[in-house]
Amino acid sequence: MSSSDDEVVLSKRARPAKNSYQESDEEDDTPLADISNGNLKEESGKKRKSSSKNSSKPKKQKVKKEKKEKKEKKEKHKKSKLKTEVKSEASESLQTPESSPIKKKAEKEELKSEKEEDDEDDDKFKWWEDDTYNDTNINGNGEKKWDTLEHNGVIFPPPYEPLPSYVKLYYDGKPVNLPLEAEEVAGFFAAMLDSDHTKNPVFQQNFFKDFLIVLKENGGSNVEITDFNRLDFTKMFDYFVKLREEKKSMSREDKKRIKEERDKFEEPFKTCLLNGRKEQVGNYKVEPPGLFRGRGAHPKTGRLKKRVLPEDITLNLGINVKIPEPPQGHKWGEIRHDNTVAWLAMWRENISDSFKYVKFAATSSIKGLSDFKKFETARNLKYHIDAIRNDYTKLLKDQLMQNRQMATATYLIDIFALRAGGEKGEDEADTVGCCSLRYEHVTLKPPNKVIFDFLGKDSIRFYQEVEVDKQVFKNLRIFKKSPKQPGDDLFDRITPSILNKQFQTYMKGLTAKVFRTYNASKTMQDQLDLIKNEGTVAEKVTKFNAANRTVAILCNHQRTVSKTHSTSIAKIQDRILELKWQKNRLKKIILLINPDEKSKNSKFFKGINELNKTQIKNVHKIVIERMIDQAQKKRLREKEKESLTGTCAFTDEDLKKKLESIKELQQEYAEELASGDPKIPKGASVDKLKNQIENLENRITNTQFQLQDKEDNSEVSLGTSKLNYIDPRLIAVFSKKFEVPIEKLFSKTLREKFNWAIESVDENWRF
DNA sequence: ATTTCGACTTAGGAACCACAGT
DNA sequence: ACTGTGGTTCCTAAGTCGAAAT
Repeated sequence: MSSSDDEVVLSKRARPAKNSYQESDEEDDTPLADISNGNLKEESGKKRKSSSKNSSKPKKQKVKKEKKEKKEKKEKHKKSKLKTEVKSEASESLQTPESSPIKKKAEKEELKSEKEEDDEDDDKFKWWEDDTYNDTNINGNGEKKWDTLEHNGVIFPPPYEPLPSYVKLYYDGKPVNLPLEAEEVAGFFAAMLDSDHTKNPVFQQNFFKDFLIVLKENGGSNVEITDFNRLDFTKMFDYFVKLREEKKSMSREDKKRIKEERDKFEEPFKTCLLNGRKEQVGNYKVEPPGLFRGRGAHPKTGRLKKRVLPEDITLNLGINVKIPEPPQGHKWGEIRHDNTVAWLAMWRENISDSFKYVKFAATSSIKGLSDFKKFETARNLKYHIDAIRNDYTKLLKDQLMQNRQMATATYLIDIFALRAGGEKGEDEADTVGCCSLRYEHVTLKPPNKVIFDFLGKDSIRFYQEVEVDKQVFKNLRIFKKSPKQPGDDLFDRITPSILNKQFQTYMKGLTAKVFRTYNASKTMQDQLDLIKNEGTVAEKVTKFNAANRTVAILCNHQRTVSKTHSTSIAKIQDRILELKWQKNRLKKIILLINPDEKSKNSKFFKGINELNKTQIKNVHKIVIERMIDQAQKKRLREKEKESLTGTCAFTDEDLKKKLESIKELQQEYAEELASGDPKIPKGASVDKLKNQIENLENRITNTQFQLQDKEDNSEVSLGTSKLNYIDPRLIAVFSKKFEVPIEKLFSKTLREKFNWAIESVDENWRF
């Protein structure tokens, strides 16, 4: 969604401003003295004020420049900490995860597990069957993530390919001669001229600023460029479109050959050697340069994302392994041997000055194990959730403001699956989570209705009108009480880190995000429990998807409705109408053949006139148009064949005849519409017709079902919860118990990622 | 105590691909 | 055989959270 869209949404939003109803607090919601602190929080009210007007945000004006120096200092420290300590750390720590990892099959492994010698290399290593992964510290909870690591570095994007000299950027209609570096940047913009990014003024201006910088740095151009709006990228755009098309229309063989060559080249980068075993690497390609596509109203959207050079890259690998060759004429930025981390390479990115990592693939043992641990932690929450809910319910009335806020926030995180919501900077999109909710994001409707309306992660809107616990309602009212006003934090005495610290007192590893995982998986299990083991596989899959959907809705996983959505819905509706028309028409024919049928089974003929004349007329039109269209297309195809082979199965003459017969049919339909009675086709019999009708009825229900599903799914994204939140063992169990092939529930990559779950789980497993 | 950093998970959209329906 | 279409994979942005730095 473009930023201008966001603005629309924002302005549409209800601005609570002043709540009309009067506060009539009873004991429970008397405002609380802030015992906690002697109000060092006084200034919290000013925090974000900004929004638009009166800002003067003094807040975190930290001097950004000094960063560089710090950085350098730190590198030194890092170096020294390497391997020596690893050994010692390794042996201690390790409390082992709560419920012991999958033990099944452990016996069988006994013989070979000793030292886990042989089974490497055959790239089917099953960490979940390996005892050493249960209670040793290989990628354990301690520091050490690996013993040895060897890889071939990373793939860099191809160098810039200059435009042919006849393709230019224009300014005031004049061709501009650009230095290559600037041409590349202009090309980034031109190439995406058909996306809405390039229509966003923030994107345009950010791009333009960086473009001018690059232009100046590289000697400028023949034309003085000062105004973005006088630039014309269309010639460049057209050229890119042409390139795209050429690529698309390449012959099948050429495409295949190119793909094979590429695969061969990439092969060495796709895998690495982790503890002597071959493992997949995830993103082995360095991100190419381009224009930053921030989501939502990101202040930096459109900025130039610079090309990453080998000199920018830090490689991480084992101490005694071969260091991959850097590209010709280049050197690696740094070589590290840090086995406390799980990345192979890293670089600093210039938009927000943060790191990008080359990591293992989701199928790797390292990722698999940490995924497994994530779910075990979430699963462990079931033993504590009652106590936690009990406590926060009580603490909702606590005298200490901080405790009340903590309890209220926990309630929101637990019940509505909100994210923690850390502070964000001025140079990022304004999005919030629980702890960063502001006055204007929550509207209160007595007695206990709350409307949440804010932009969450990825600027996805969270809008819910809900009823909440009485005391939660009272608390929210207190948190909004004057002098608070729009722009102020609701939860001004807590942060995610305070919350998380509290959570840890209940359970090791418990943080705000664990609630999302727990509630998602718990919901999935409950939903799956409701499904009866009956019907076809397809039906069970549909029900499974419906369960998946409730989870996605819980987590607010959305997707923007596709541009073609409404037309494709309309198409399906048309098809349903057409099927109904056919069905009713056949019924009418039955009655024409044998009027007695009606008294025999009046129910059967009940909806026979469900379509009105306009609808029928419309169906007629669609049917006729489609026939004409098909005939003409057929002729076109044959024409081509004719020009090649000289023979032709469908001549212009044939087409003409065909069109005439369609005309006749059209005429018939018109008469039928007037009289209400169709013509009886030759050879029709009541039995045959009934058969056809049954067929149609099936198709109608199927299509209607399909339509419903599509509608329901149009703005819900099921994938995210399946990938990140639903314990895959739940799905594996469902597959087994309900005899639904796992292929119907997990795509190939998901099956690989969750192989540990699929292979280890037994039918009675519960989350 | 608070802020920043570093490493990792979570997220939606674009690009790509396989396949059903004509 | 062709072509939309929907599902899958790729891409990388945007979160979370513990630890280090101040």
